[in-house]
Amino acid sequence: MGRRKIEMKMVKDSSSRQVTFSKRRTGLFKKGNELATLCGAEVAMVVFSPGGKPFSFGHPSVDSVANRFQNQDLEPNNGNVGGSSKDAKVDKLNRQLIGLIKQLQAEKKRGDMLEKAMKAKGQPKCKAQINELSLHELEKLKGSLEELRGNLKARVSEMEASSSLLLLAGKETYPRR
Amino acid sequence: MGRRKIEMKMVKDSSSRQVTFSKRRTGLFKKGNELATLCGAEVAMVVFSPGGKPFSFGHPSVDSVANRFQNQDLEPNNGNVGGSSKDAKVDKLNRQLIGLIKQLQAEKKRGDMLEKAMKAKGQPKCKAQINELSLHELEKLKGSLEELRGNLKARVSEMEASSSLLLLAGKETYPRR
DNA sequence: AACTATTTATAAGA
DNA sequence: TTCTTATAAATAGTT
Repeated sequence: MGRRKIEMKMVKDSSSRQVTFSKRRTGLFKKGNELATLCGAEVAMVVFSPGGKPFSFGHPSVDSVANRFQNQDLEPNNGNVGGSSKDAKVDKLNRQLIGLIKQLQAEKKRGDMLEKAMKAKGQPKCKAQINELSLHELEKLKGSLEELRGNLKARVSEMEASSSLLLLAGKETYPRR
Repeated sequence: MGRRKIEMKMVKDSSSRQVTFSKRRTGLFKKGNELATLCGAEVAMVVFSPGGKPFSFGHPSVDSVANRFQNQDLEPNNGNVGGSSKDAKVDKLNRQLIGLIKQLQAEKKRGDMLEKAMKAKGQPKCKAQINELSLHELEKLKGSLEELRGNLKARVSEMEASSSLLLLAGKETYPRR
């Protein structure tokens, strides 16, 4: 590309790597913006530079697109009663819950780091306080989540049983979008 | 661009808009991949087509980058004791919690839609069952989250008080990365 | 999906 | 970082 074609391998010199990153990040975000403008698409991009700095672009916003992505087939009901759409939904719910649990784990790790930092600082009392509180709460929350997940599973069985009955009673189909 | 320059406005004809989307999405993801390869950057991209279909690219994965983005200044401790870094951390924690609550709200909305779908189907008993269970659990969870958030706020005050004392006791500085 | 005339992106250099 | 420029890459319109 450009003045010379380059190999598609990691740029060795860290200084030129940083330059390449800056230029290409600019180009990438510009392209993302064009895609959104020309096509009315929603776009979210997050990039970490080789130095670990975060950059992001979003249209309408990173958050809104991320949220839509996470909650994907939450949309209308576009399957039929007895089909696999229900299973898909439950899978999705489960995935969302797993996501929440992951976030909680990340938060817990964060708490550990905070604790470590305080410990290094040499203020044992304060740090202990912080962790007892936060970890306890996090555990509690995680417990709630797991309980919720268990309930969901149970509910799936009920739903499947009900839908079998529905199928016997006669099938209607939902209009597709 | 290309054979002709085009205006940077929404492509009117929906059919060509879809074609443009496909081509440009491919190009965008390719660029993202190149950025990751050349620079060792982490990249996550999510795009919704004009028709609402989701597409994503991630290196190493959308999830890992999203997670890193969400938990940004979770890294080591790179501020000093009495400075604003602690406030920043607490802000971050709070933002994460707000994020969790948002997700829960999204999930609740999803539950509403499921309910609506079941209602349309005309199986009042089954639907009611589903919602009583899920909404109840979600409310409970949300309550836990809000409680956790309250505790965090209280902890912030404690931390601030402690750090004031630390400042008086003498300040050490953590090595910066 | 393939083609190709052009525009756009960008590597190297300043 | 910003600019310049030669050249590679992307792509709009067409088939």
